[in-house]
Amino acid sequence: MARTAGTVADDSDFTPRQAAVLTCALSLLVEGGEKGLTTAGLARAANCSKESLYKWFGDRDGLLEAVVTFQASKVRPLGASESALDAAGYRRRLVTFAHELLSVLAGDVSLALNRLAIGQASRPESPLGRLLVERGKHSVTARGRALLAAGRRQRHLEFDDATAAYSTFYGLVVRDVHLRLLLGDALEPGEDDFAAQAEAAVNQFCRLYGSQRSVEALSTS
Amino acid sequence: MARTAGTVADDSDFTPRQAAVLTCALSLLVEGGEKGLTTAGLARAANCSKESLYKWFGDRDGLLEAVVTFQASKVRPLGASESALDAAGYRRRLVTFAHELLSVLAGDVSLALNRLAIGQASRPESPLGRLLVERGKHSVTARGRALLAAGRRQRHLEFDDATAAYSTFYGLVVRDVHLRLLLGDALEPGEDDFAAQAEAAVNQFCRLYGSQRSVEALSTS
DNA sequence: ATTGTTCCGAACCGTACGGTACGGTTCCCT
DNA sequence: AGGGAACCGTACCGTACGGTTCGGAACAAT
Repeated sequence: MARTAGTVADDSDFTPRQAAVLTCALSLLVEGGEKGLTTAGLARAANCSKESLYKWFGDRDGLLEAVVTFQASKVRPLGASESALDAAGYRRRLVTFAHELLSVLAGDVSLALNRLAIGQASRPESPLGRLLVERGKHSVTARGRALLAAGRRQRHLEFDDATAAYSTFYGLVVRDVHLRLLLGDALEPGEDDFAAQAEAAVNQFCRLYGSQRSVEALSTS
Repeated sequence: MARTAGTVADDSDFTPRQAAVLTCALSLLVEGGEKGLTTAGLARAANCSKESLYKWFGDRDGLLEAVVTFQASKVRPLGASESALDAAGYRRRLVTFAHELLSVLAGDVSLALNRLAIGQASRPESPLGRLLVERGKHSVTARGRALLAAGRRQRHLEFDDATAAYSTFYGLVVRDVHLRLLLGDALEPGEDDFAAQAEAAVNQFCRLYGSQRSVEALSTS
């Protein structure tokens, strides 16, 4: 199933050829949804044979799983600097994070993959949804929680439960935008200005969880 | 397509027989998702013939559309009392609304229908997602906005844009719970206590949008 | 009783897809 | 140069589903 290379892990246990095929599968998935990705169609579009697909990925479910993990492996780049910041600087970090979150969720591949996982949610034996959640969502969630925890450590925020605080943060930022995008609904004018949306959400979040110090700093800035 | 009855509208242009079949289709859809609803399967489960299905609904898309509108026609009952309330009473109304919102979104049929609409979102010619949004989501959204507007009229809340305020309310209440349920993810212990979640969300919402009066009333209660 | 309507049950067709098998080609390794 | 592995392209098979057609049963109207 997976090839063991001499190197530790280049991309994520995928041959360059396989990566190319999976990229092609992703683009097929973006246009046309799940039924847009057929084994024959992928073989034709990627100039490979169905036999290779089945040799590499086992069956169609394996292919879907590979697509998800492949995409998730590319979301790795993160680990932004953990440097100490003043209140305004930390606020800007929050806004940036919120903006990134919205941009990622609104991305084509993210939407396609989420639609795919949701479509597979009916049969519980295929843990595609859980896979997507664990490999994609959890990483950004962990990053967000770490960011909030850092804010608490530096006395910019005050809360007991980091998980609950991040949940509130997520709700304020995302609202029903993700769901409506998943449904194919078009965003209202103004709603697509993610920078402004992120700014407003962080404003509200700081009013809920900001420490006294940070609030003062905000009012004096 | 639709039969015109002497009465204005019993359920919603659906014969009792058709309603029974659609109910059956709904239950088929709940278990098994979209591919769980086949014409042959529905005919077998509902003790009717495929011929009748095609006579009534045209084709499969018509059937799906009928299922959505049929379910939406049952969500009508609402129009809760618009009576004036004191701060604590209005707060309770908010909590009740939030609780209802969570319960509805977590319901089996709601999840199944949303999954269906999301699965159909790839092909834009089938306006199933928009249909679901307009007939289902908009009604509860309108109800929520009206509730918030009433709160402002009675000086319990303060805001400029009712739409934005409701959007915040929705985000605080629902967070990522809906999406995770759609993905088949299980709720953490405590997260499934919708009453407590609604209470907490309304707390936060009032800290953001509550008027001075209502905040005082809350602290003295 | 006869006629007509409605609808069930089942058989049928075409298509599309998942999965497999096979011949031919390229490329690497020895 | 020779051998073998990987791989492409294609043809093929079985199945499942959407959609159509047909015979016959139940039932209402006349």
